[in-house]
Amino acid sequence: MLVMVLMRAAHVADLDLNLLVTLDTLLQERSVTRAAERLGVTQPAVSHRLRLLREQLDDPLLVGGRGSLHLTERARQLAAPLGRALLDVRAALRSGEPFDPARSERVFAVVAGDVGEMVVLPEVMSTLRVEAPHVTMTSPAAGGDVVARLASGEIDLVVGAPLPPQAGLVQRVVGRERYVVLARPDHPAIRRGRLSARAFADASHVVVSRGGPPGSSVDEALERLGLRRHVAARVSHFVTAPYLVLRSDLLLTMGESLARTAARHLPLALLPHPLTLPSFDVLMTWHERSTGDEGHRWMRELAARVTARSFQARPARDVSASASGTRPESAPDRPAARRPPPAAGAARASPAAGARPRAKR
DNA sequence: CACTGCTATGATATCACTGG
DNA sequence: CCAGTGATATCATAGCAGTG
Repeated sequence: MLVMVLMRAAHVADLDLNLLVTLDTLLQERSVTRAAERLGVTQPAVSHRLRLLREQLDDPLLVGGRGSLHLTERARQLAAPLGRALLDVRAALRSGEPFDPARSERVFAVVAGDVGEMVVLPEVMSTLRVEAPHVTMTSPAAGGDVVARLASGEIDLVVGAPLPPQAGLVQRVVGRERYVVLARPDHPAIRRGRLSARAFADASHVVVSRGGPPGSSVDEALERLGLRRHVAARVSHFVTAPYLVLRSDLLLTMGESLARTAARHLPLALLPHPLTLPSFDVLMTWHERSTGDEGHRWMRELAARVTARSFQARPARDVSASASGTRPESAPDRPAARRPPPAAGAARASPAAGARPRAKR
C-alpha cells in the first residue's frame, strides 16, 4: 500500500527513505516546529527535509501557514500506510533485541478497562516495582476503535473481553470468569446466606450498561425461567456499581474477580449466582508485529501470570484462528512495536546523524 | 498595527567519504 | 595525510497570518 502510494512519486528510486521518518513525524504533528522538537533537530532542518520531500514526492504535502498545517490529499493517503510501515520496521529492528526488565525504561500502554485496572493493574504494579522499577505502565481509556489503536501502536496490549476477529491481531485466553451477585449483607432477599432465583428476580437491580453481557445473559436466563427483573439503576462503570449496592436494596451481577476485590474493601455480601449463566473467557489481545518483541513478550507473560491468578486460573490456551484472520499465538509466546518514544532524536533514521554529536556554534 | 508564533530560505559550519 | 565534495546541520532573518 505504501509502495503503491509512493510509486506515484516522480523519482521513486531516488527517494531518500530517511526522509520518511521525518515525513511520518510531520504528518503526525502537522507542525514543522513540533516535528523538529520530536526528532531532536532544529526547525530549519525539518523545513529543509520537508522541501526535499516536496520535491521528491512532487506534492506540497503540508499546506497552510501559521498554527497548524493541513495535509494535502496525497499526504492523507500516505499517513496511515507510512505509519504502519515504520512501526513494522521498528518492530523488526526490535525483534530479537534482548530486554532487561531491571534496566528498561519502556512505557507499555495496556487497555484493561475498569475491571482490569482494579483487579489486574495493582498486581502488575507490585511486580513491576520489584522486577522492573523503571518500566512505566499506562492504562489508556478503553473507548474508541481499540483494534485501530492496536494497529497504530497507540496501545500495546488489551486485557479483557474478546475483540472482534481481525487480521493482524493475536489473542490468547488467560483466564475465565464467572458471574456472582453482590448485595448488602442484610439484603432482605438473602435467606440463610442464599439467594434464590425467585428472590433474585423480585429484587431491584443495578446494571452496568456498557457491559452488555451481564444484563443480557441475566435477562435471557430469567426469561427461560419465566421470570423478569426490575432494573432500577444503570451506571457506566463496574467500579462505581458496588457503592450503589452498599447503600440500597439493589443487586449487582458482575464478574467474580472484581466482585471479590470490591467485597474486600466494602462491607458487601458475595453470593453464588442463582441463575445458570455462561462463564466467559478473559483474553489478551495484541498486534502480531509485537509478537517477537522481547519486551512485549515479557509484559505479556507478566499480564498473563497476574490475570490467571486474579481470574479463575487455568492453563492459557490460544483462540482458534477465525476466517477473518485473528491469529492465535502459536507458542505461549512470540512480539511488538510500540509508539516511538517522544524523546528527542529517538526516531532519527540517519546513522551518521544519530551517531555523532553535532558541534554547536 | 504591533505582537506573536509559525515556516522558508540563505549563508555557513561540520562531518564523512573519496581520491590523489 | 589532506584537499575537494556532498550531505546535512545551525544560525539569522525574512515573510506570513492570526490575535488583541
